Amino acid sequence: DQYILRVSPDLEWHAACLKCAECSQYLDESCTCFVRDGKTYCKRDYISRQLIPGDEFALREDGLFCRADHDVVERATLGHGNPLSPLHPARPLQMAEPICARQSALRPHIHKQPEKTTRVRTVLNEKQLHTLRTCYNANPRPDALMKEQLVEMTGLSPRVIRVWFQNKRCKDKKRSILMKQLQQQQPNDKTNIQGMTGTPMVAA
Amino acid sequence: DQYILRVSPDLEWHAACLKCAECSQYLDESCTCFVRDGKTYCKRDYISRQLIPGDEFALREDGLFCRADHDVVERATLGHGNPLSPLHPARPLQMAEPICARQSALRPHIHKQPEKTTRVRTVLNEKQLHTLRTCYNANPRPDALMKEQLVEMTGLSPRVIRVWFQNKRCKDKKRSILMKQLQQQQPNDKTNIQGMTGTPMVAA
DNA sequence: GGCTAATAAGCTGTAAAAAA
DNA sequence: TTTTTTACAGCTTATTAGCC
Repeated sequence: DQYILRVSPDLEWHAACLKCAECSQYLDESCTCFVRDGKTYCKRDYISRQLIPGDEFALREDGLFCRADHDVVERATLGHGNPLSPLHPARPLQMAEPICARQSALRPHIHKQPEKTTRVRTVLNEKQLHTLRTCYNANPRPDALMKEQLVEMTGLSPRVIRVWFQNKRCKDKKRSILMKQLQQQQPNDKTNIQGMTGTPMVAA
Repeated sequence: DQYILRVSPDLEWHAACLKCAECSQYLDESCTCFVRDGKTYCKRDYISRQLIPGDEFALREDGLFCRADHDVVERATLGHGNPLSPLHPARPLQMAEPICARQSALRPHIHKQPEKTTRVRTVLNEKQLHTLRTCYNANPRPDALMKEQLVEMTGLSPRVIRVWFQNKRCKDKKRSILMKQLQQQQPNDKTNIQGMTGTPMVAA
């Protein structure tokens, strides 16, 4: 999908390209995007870069979260009774730009920062593939809960999981159709058929 | 100032009108606005309404914050090492709408009534479906107490339970009518009828 | 170049909403 | 409540494009 995320009035991103520079999680309108030195961060990593261990920080009465040097890091979203203290007077705000709306689909856009329109291709490692294949062999059509567990086990996104199963089913189906055709044509030539399957595992 | 805040694609607010229904603080693009039952909340109050004391809640590895019943409350913005635990598998996301950009100044506005086009579709997993079907077969019209038990067993909301039974009864009725029609046309061809049950529903 | 992850178009089943 | 309508999650299939 071709959503556009407006990070600031003059900076727009492809939804598929806007990630945290630290943890690579995708950023969307459900979270806040912080910008610093041309890089984008999720709040967690932005803050962790801001806060030096040993720093004092505080939740001010007006609900702003500060460092010892009094820069405001973020509007506090912590609950009442948060133990952070003491209260500091703060210097002028330096809020990073929050992320903005999904404007519209299919709007032409250019990344004004790292010039890349390349498609992101996930490379699955052996362990992840093994997990997915094992699950697939047991059940090629896992329900949402099952997929959710796979997300946790593999560390992949739900989308990647879904697409992998889609492709796998399709691939398997094609292969089994091809196999049938070959068997009909040459019902006795097993060598040929084995040579055909570059990969094992036919299932179904 | 006449800023417009877009809470969701179809919901815009005067900046001067958009406050948390609980604590009355103004909400703007520096924070996340949550919508529920037509009211707007700041994150703190939205969460505090969601979390019942004694609930278990958790920060999942993928950065989503969950309740014991596995509803995702928000994308977690808590720091690493947060003591919340344990990790839960989560049901499909039900993210509240985040607040979005200051669109432009001096735009005419009307407060549209919230939650117009954002329909959240629950996806039931196999276990939940099994529970519901078993109950349905025993009694397609469960009373309130029965439904209450289903709520506990499935972790679904009462509303979802009710709607599921409504739809299921209707679906079954349609199917049985169709079956009768088919039987009248071909009173002796049982094979055909059995084959029919697997095929899609009438639609129009 | 082969394999396959990602995208996209079109379709299906059904949860949710609206109407009756 | 029942019935109809709407909208969305996830499917299939074909195509495109990134790594090895």
